[in-house]
Amino acid sequence: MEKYLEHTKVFKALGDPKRAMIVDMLSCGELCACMILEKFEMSQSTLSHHMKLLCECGLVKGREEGKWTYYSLDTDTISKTKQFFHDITSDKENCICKENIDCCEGCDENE
Amino acid sequence: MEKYLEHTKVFKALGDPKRAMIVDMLSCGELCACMILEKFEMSQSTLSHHMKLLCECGLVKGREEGKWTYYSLDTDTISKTKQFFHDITSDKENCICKENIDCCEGCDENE
DNA sequence: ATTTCACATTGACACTTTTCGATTTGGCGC
DNA sequence: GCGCCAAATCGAAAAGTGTCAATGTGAAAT
Repeated sequence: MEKYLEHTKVFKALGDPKRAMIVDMLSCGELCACMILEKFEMSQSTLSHHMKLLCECGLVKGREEGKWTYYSLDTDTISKTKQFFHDITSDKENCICKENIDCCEGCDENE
Repeated sequence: MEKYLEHTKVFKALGDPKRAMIVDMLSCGELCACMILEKFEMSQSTLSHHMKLLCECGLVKGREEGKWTYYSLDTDTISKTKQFFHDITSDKENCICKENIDCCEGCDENE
């Protein structure tokens, strides 16, 4: 359950179109906040909030340099998320569905 | 922007740990709602709501058979989502970051 | 036809999220 | 120091989400 919580934070962060666009922008390399802000109709405080969310889930790293903050993607989190997405969408031996499921009576009758 | 909206719906759906677990369960094959319900501490109406969300984003398909509803993953949506995730997290030619960005004065000064 | 069962829908509630303007913080140049 | 700029944080309003009990619906069993 803990692993689900950790990874679903990333999905939650990507669940907003603007944040997905920000990630897309960062995929080509590091950008400072002001460059990202240029691209969106969004207040500075709102962008800052989105960047915080993206950082908190591990998808994005912030690097402070003087009065600027540069953001870039965290490739480690990305590959781990890819792996998790693959895991939960493909058949496997140790799936939670194979744990201790006792089917309800209705389904038993049907089998 | 439209493509972001479409795909981020899937991420939004996966942004809830319980829904991610449901997807995980379905990855091994079709299940009826009652079997999924067995696995969670959740009311029947809440599960129904989650299943609706998963269906609406295209990740899950519902198949009605008599009084039962069987759910399964939609592999097409899954592969498209994988592709989208890959797209927005890797460098590419036609990236939005290469469109019409005029950097703010602050950044220009810094270059 | 009546009951039962699986599931969906509704209405309500608490909680979270998105967004903004205003303020604060910290670095840089004068 | 002083003001300016980039960015974070705060406070608040509006919208969205997760959850449940209660109710509705449609199929199957009696």
